[in-house]
Amino acid sequence: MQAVTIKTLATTLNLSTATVSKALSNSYDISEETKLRVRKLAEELHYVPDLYASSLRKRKSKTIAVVIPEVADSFFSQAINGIESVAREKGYHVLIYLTHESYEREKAILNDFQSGRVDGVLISVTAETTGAEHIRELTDKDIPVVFFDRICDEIDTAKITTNDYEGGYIATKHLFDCGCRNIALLSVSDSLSISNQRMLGYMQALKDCSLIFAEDNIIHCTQNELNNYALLKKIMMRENHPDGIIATVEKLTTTVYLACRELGLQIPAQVKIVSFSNLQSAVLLYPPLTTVTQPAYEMGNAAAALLFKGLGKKKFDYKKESLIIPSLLEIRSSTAG
Amino acid sequence: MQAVTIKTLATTLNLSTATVSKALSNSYDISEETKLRVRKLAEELHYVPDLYASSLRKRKSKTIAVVIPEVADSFFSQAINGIESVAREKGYHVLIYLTHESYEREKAILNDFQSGRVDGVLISVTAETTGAEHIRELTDKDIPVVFFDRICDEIDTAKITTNDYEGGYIATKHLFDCGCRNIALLSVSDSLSISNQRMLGYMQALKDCSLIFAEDNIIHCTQNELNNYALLKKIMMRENHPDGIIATVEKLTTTVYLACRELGLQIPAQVKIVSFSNLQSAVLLYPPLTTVTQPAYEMGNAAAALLFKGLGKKKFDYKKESLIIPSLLEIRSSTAG
DNA sequence: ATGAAAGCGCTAACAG
DNA sequence: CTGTTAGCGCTTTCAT
Repeated sequence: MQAVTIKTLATTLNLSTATVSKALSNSYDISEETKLRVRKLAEELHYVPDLYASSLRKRKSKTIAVVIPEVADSFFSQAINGIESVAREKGYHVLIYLTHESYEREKAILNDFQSGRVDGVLISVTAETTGAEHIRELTDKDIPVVFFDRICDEIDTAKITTNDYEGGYIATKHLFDCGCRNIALLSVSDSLSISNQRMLGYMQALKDCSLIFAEDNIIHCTQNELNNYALLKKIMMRENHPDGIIATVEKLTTTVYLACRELGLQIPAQVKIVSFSNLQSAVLLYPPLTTVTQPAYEMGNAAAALLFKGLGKKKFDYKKESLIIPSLLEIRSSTAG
Repeated sequence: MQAVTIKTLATTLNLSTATVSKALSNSYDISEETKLRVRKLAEELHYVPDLYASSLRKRKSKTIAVVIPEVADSFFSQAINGIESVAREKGYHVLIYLTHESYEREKAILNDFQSGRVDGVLISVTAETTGAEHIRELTDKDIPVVFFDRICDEIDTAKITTNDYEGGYIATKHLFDCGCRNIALLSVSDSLSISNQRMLGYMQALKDCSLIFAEDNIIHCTQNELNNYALLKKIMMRENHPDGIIATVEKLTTTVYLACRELGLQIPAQVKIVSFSNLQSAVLLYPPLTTVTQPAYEMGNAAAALLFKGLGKKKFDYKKESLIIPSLLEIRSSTAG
């Protein structure tokens, strides 16, 4: 079966391909009558324009890339939801790339975009991303990049974040108010923007509460779940174990809960726990988990909307459009006084 | 800044674009020496081939589409993980489309693929999909379609599923073994393949356990969470309320748990619950949830691998490559005897 | 082993 | 208002 192209339409209607093309794009200098004839036939023959021909010619693809560490994570899956919904509305297509927290992989993925494969990029960097050259190479080629959640400070472009500093502060303050005096923070990276901000908020709160900051209350977790589990158990077995724990990423929640359960430590009686998490099931956990809930959907939505806003314009100053959408502390039993 | 194309390479190396193109694709009739020179320069200049030009010429795009109802669902997000990992390995790109369980949306999305935008499609249909014309239009144009999880019987192509019938059977049998004699099934659709299979398994198990099938023990839930919540509460307030519940989709778990909690019904003492679910946090719920866990990652992986296997070949009989990957009953406290 | 030329399907400039 | 022409960047005969 031969595909139906503009040429098919043109010849059967005794028009030139140019006219058909213009008619389809609803150009002003085509008569209404012709437009109707063209559209009618196109409809009948199920004409669908060839995206690749059109992209090659117009040098844009109506496609954006979303680059994230994981998809099986409620923050990112909700964010994708937000992104897809705007994309659909604007007629854009969404390519998905997972870095699995690998910097190398992130670089390889972004390198692909140099070809003009996508009109823009939404990215949340890995926990291992230390440089920003791979991103600068894109912005240098005028491929717009919008960060969401996990950003790179070095790059001067739009960033959609949540108030991580305040989140860290509030979580800590909340634990203090519930009676904790020995609060640990679980971190996954030293380079990650969100980790740092949350930690800074934590430290400030400690200070404001006149608590002493102890270096070994910052627990450096890794990507390896078993290691984290062992590490946590070791820490919780100390006679002076923390009486409050802040998990700065969602995936550590399970680990903490299980470690405490294994050791017979009661939550919240002996340890209270707050997680930065978007788990829908937080309320169903035992005990229900106090969370700092990020506006995941909204962040994805805002990032995509911003990207598209700029894609229309000739010159658009992305830097000026950064946005901070606040998180919400949702208090549940895991921190009950 | 001007993009670096094959022409750039050709002129600086005093070669023709044809030679460069062949060198880059490692053609047999180019000398090793030339290949090396070309590759070296390409590397230096960060040459990335223009996907659109190449796709237009070759009539294939190294891109596949994944069409699913939701992404904020652990089954689908794990499946995407499985898909992306094969895609990456094979050098394919992954476009993501969410139907949000809307048949209309699904049709609109698939219609777009007629243009040859993607080389193949992986799909899990909506709960509302009743026809299959939109899918047949693709297969008729030789755009391969592989179903995973939620299939359409009408279309004769590859299908990667799990043993839903057995899942329904085993879940029911398990509840019976735990003492339940009045088992309800929560369903979201009558047309959905997985719902039907699970229900058939349920009915067979009832029969084998000499339990009477009661029409009103099939609870028809909707996409509206509040309605479901109200419906469940109404049912659980009946004096003869079910003593066992099977949730055939993950999202109903929260609803059931909350409804029981609200009514003060003890799980598992007064009601036992099994969910078809891939929730990582099942073990952390209160009480820990017995699940029929689907091999989500593996199914995505298998579906993608199969698609790619066929994309290489001239003639490939997708129908013959269907695969059923078994689910696993994971027994936890929500069904404790 | 290399190159010239044609063309994938579409759109933009320019004529008429 | 419509048509002619050229070309986006790449691949593929077919010559040489």
